Parts: sequence; C-alpha cells; structure tokens
Amino acid sequence: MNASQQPRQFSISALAEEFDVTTRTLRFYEEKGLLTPERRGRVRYFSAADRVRLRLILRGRRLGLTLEQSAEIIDLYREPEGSKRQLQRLLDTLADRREQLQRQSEDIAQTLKDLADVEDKCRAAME
Amino acid sequence: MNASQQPRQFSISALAEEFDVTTRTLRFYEEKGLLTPERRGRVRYFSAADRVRLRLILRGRRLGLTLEQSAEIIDLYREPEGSKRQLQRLLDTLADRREQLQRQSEDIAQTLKDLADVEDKCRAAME
DNA sequence: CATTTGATTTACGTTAACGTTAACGTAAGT
DNA sequence: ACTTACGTTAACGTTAACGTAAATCAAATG
Repeated sequence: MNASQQPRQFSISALAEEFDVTTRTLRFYEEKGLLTPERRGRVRYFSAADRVRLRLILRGRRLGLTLEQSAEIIDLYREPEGSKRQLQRLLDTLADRREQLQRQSEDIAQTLKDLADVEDKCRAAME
Repeated sequence: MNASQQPRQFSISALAEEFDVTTRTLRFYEEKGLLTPERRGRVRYFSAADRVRLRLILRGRRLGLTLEQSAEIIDLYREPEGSKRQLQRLLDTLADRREQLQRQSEDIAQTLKDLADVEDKCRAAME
C-alpha cells in the first residue's frame, strides 16, 4: 500500500548505474553545482529533482553542449521572474540556441543522406 | 573567358576566413592528417578536395564528433573496394552512427519543445 | 571480530583541440 | 629602405570533463 511508484531518494551508485555514468561523474557534477544532493552525515542522497537535472545534463552532453551550457539551459526552466531586461536577454539566448539546434538538425539530415549513399555503394560492392 | 567558377587553390588565410576558423586550426588539421595541402617551398596550397574535407570536418564538429571520428567518416566516402569482411564492418559502423544521429535528433526535438515552453512562460511574464 | 562492501575526500593525471608566443622569411606597396 | 601583411616552424600553455590512485570510514556480513 505504501509502495511509491518512484523512489524519492537515490544513492550515488543507484543513480550512476541507471544512467550509465560513474560515481566520479556525479560527484564532479555536484562539485560544479549541477547537482545538489542532500547530505546525511557525509553520504549523498540524490532527489528526484536531481535525477531530472541529470537527465537534462546528459541530453545536453549528447548534443555536444558543455556542462556550463547545460547548466545555463536548465536554469532557464525555473526562471520564476526577472526584469524585463533579463527576460529579453533570455529570449535572445533561446533564439540563439534554437538556431544552433536547427543547424545541427540539418547537419544530421545531410550526414544521414551521405551515409546512405556510402551504404548503397558498399552493398553494391558486395553483390 | 578563362574565369573559372571555383578556384582550384586556396591560401591558408583564404580558407580560414571562408570557414571562420583560425590558420592555426588548419595547420593543426594538416598535422592530424585531415588535410593534405600541396607545398610550394614551405607555403601551403589547399585544393578543392581539401576544402570539401574541411566542410565535412566542421560539420562533424558541430555534431560533437571528435576529429578522429570525422576522419573515420570521411574515409568511408572514398572506400573504393575492400574485402567482404571489411565491408561488413563498414556497414556495422554506419548502423552505429545512424543510431547515434537519430537519438541526437530526438534529443534536439525534445530540447526545442522544452525551449518553446520556456519561451512561452517568458513572454507571458513580460505581458 | 575480521572482513568485505560501498561510501567518502584529496589530489594528481589525462586527452582533445586548439591558443599563444617566439623568432623568423618573403613579397608588395610607398 | 621601411612598413605592413601574410606566411612559416617549434614548442609551451590552456580548458573541459572526467580517470585514477591513495587513504579513510561505516555498515553489514560471514
């Protein structure tokens, strides 16, 4: 009856295993302020929020972003208020990122096309 | 009448400027064997083929590939023959790369969605 | 109780992809 | 002849993102 669908706390090794990273990586991310696990004694306990952040960090990593860039983007998600000036700056940042991602998307499409050509030639050569 | 559409030779600075990289970068790529400019005396002259390769390298770079990975892919494009075994290995490599690119593509789509949400909230906050 | 297991901190090491500096040659324009 | 612009080699420096090793500690287990 009290079985919660998702654990609220994660040990460092559990989280590491789930996302296929090392514990060193998680400690490093904490050191950089990207994750903020609770401490009981000296032991870390990661929250569900940390888990979400980790997911975003790793996605950013796959996209070739630096940790700093990932951190910046993640921070955007909880921007509660901010001056008009700050919000405008935020919108500019978003526009930049969007542009970059779209070019990246085109790059992928082009690369996939190129790879398909190579594959064709390869299959042909095999008869 | 003798105006060729595309120059056959490029100086290092011309190429650097066109692709917005430093000359240091081009020399570094040569050092890594990614570009192979002709030498007249000590001066480098890049061919149209070098230019194409550079374009591919930079595309790989935008996709977060290492130079080694880019080199590997570029080499695939001129694979003239090869044993059946090599061709099969090549096909495997292509499949891997395809998978990676597709996940990256999904990441981009998801990120663009997320950014759109942030943008909405941002605009709302500005009234 | 001795040991294994998993956690911790500290700190030096590593790799990729250039940046930067030094010290110099060459060719064009004034 | 002088400056300016562009080229060269050689080699040390830098940053990001962890890897790795050493020493320690705490809980659980045989």
